[in-house]
Amino acid sequence: MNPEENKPTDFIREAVTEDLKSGRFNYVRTRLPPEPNGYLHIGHVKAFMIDYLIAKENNGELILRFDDTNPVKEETEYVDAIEDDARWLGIKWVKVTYASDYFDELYNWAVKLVMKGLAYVDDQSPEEVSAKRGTLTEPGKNSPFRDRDVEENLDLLERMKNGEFPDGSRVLRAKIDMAHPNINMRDPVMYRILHEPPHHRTGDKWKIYPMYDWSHGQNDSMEGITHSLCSLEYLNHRPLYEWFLEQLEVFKPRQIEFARLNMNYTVMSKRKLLRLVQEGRVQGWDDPRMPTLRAMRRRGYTAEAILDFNQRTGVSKVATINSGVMAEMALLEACVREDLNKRALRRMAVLRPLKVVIDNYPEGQVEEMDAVNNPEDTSAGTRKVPFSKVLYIEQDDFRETPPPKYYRLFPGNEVRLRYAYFIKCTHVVKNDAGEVIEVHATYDPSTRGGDAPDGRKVKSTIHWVSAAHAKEAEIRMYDRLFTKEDPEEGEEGFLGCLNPNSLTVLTGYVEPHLSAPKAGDRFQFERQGYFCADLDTAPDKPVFNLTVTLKDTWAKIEKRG
RNA sequence: UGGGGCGUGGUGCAACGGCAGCACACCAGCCUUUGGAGCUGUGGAUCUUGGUUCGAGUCCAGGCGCCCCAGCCA
Repeated sequence: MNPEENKPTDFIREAVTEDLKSGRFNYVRTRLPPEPNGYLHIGHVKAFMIDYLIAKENNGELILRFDDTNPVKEETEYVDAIEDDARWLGIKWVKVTYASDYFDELYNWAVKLVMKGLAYVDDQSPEEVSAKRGTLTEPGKNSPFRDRDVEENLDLLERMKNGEFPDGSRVLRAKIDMAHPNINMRDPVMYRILHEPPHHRTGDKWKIYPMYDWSHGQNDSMEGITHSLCSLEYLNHRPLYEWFLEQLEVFKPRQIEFARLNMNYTVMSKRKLLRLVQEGRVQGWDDPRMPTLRAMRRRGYTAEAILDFNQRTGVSKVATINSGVMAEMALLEACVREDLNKRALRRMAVLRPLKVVIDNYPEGQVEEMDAVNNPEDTSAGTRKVPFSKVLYIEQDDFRETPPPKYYRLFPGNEVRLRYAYFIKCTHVVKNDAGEVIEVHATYDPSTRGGDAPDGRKVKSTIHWVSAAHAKEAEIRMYDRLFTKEDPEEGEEGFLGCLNPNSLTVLTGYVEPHLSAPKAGDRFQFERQGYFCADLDTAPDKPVFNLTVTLKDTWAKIEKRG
């Protein structure tokens, strides 16, 4: 295939190409501007990859710049985690910077605007500022302090910086237009006073901190960023972004906005994710049910699958919800399945065990059966799996009275035990409650390996483990965190539709080759799904996380009835 | 409501005035020592009304719908 034809194109890439062609810029430099106030989630991947790939495709550079303008919310802990997650995705940057690196220079730029008569110190209270901003339909009112002279503004700004005034007593505002139809242009705040807490990098040096709008574009300019790519909610801020750079008479990057990525059955807002953690609804930021990269990693997702998902969801300006699109979890799952299908070793594990006794199999005999490690990859080779008289099979693979189209094990039916023998169910043993606790069967010695010399066929192949050789394992089954496609919608809020069954902990039996996994090892448990050894796995107790189930055609048939 | 953005199958993206296509999902079938994987096929979309044009998803005008903005958050 011609790689040229395959190259992804979208309105941003077209604009960048056009800017290079027209000479607006003669190089490409993008920036990744995470705020270190939470962990990265699947929605961030889109912005990260757009910034990274567009720089890369144009032989340009990417700068990782932490947007740390608000010490109240930001912590170093998050900086390290964000870098780690971004590296895991394969993103490379030329350097790491911080908005706080530019606090001095930015302050000088503010002084410049004050001297041009384009910024002023406002002594109004936050409430007054808010009240006079106007509404969507009514213009705002000028502050009584709007026309202070330059000298007074300079003096006051200097004293704000020196910490002479309490929090909230004054702000520096750009002098634009209180009647502007775009509310962002109604004399936006540039600096606010904040004595506490100390900034994670600058400590207590600063008593004033810049607002996003005052910091971001100016930092872009200082770093020579050509394309400042951001999500759709900043569209309304672009006039302000451009106004500052215009008045400052400095290098002007181009801001381009795109739709954010939301996903059904989960939430992306950092505030909401933080609540899930703080209220103990999940066990932490890396709880495998979370949409954070750390959680998905722990759950067994590969970076390749996530990148593939990102590529398949594309780039656009469509905003149907929350300034973006709502992608389907099903697509993400299809991406991991596709990736793991090619690379995961197959193993047999019984999640909900049911004992099977093969009455005509010699007591004490053990055979080593040859099993294929990965039918999609012959280089993965084969392994030996022990077989004996007493086995465990999946409870789901036996029915005393089978429903229509069920062709697994039931009294009188013959099935194949994968890589072993045909067995036929003869009778069952029940407990006092009437539950089947033991299934009895006979095997056909001539079917060793799984084929009958007489050519007879069985409709079903089921997996098993030898009871005497099995290892007990903890298996954590995950389901979607929320029961509604859009948990944010509706009266009761996102906490009102948490899925009570999002985690089910099982004690199952796994084959010997699964008895000592390393955390992070991924396998396909045959006929069930992809699993990943958890961080909690220990030498004496393997722990596995369900990454994603296999497609389950039978479950679909049964559900339909 | 003022301003801005956006409307293509269920979802996400293509089609750059010339036969509306791809992926996932869905449905049917084939195959199968994973009811996995793979393969084949079916159904289903241009918000609406007018206009321009030989020809409109694409251009123009009106309408409708959805998203974003009234933090000293980013």
